[in-house]
Amino acid sequence: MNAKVNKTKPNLKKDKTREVLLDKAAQMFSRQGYKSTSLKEIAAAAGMKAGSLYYHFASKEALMVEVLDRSIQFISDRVAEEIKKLDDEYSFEAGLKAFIRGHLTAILTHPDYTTTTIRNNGQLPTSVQASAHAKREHYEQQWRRLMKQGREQGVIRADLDEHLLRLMVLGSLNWSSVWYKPCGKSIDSLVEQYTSVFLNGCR
Amino acid sequence: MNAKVNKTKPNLKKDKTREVLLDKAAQMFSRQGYKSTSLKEIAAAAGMKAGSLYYHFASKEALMVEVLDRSIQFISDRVAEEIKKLDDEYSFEAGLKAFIRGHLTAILTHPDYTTTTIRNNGQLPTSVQASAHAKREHYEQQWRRLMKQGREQGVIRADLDEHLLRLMVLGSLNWSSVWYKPCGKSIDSLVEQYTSVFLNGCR
DNA sequence: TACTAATTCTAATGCGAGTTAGAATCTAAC
DNA sequence: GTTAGATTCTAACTCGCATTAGAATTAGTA
Repeated sequence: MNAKVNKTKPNLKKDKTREVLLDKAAQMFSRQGYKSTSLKEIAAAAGMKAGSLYYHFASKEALMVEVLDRSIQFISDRVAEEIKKLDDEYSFEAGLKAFIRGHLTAILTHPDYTTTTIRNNGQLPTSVQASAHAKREHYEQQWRRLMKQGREQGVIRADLDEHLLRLMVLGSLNWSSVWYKPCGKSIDSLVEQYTSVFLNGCR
Repeated sequence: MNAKVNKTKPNLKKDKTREVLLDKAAQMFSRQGYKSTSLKEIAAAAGMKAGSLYYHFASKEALMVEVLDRSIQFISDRVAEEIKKLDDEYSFEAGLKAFIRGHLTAILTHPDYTTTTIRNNGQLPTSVQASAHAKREHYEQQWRRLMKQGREQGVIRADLDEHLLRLMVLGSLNWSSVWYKPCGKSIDSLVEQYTSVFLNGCR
């Protein structure tokens, strides 16, 4: 009857299948889209029946919300990790490269989660969309700060709109999830070219 | 009973509502996605009932196929138009700008059709997807030729992968349909910045 | 006005979806 | 081995969807 014991042990098993469920859901949502994916398919991929999902998630929407949350979290964490490797007073050039490396690595190594975000942007129930918007906004705020730094350091030339520049970079990065196949070029070589083209492009 | 008379006049009316139906369908498909859009909604937007759609289109899939066809056609035509304005022996710089202007104009002035292509990429019935793939392939071939020209003219420096460069440009262009609002910057100013950044970026 | 073809509507069918309640099974502690 | 709780299954229910056949309506022609 010890409360501590009741909380630690049983949660492990439950969390494990939650994890599997989320992974499979992300996989199918990213490939087929939210509406086209049935709970029956997701459950089957995790080795159970559709009704059993409701022991772990309140609804299909709730499941999607968590997938989207994790998706943005993956990217955000990965970028933060790259930034931490830099000095405290890093240059715009180094910062941009870190952002690109983090964003691209997250997108291409967790394609299921991140592609779900990108693909289903705009075609979700509004409640789901609102929940995802806040977190994405926070992440994009970091990109805005980076661009401001580039402007202040004089690396971004005066005639360029830095907001549009941010959208250009994010656009071409995000689009990679549409065509990227792990068998092709290495992520590192992609990072090099993205960084090089955009750095040369903006000064 | 003259066959000619029977063919010319009545088609006008029929084609007119077909047009409306396609427009409304493109609108809803682009906003909500293929699966999330019901024929009832499309029909209602065109002022009729769901069943009546089947007088004009064989199925929901057939309707989507035509929307996708038009979508790619819009872009392809618009780009061809810009190319035609150039000299026969145009430079890579001029060609790139024409491609960017054509692609961007098509995407942003017919957002319904083109966004449908982009958004629903990958979450459609395979038969629909196969049909769209051929036409898109032909259009991308033109981009490949442009890149090859840039390489041969020495504008694209040696260390850059021209295939990846093409994907970068197309990615950032296509992504604009996600965020662009007609009330913001003019399309022309976008064209200037895209061209400038990528031209400086690749040499 | 009457006839004919074109166009739309009505009503029904069948299917698969998300969801739910309660029964069945599994797990672990005593 | 028994018991209690956690986890999954079964079987239903409701709903909206795409699709269809035939009736109803419209519009043009003679």
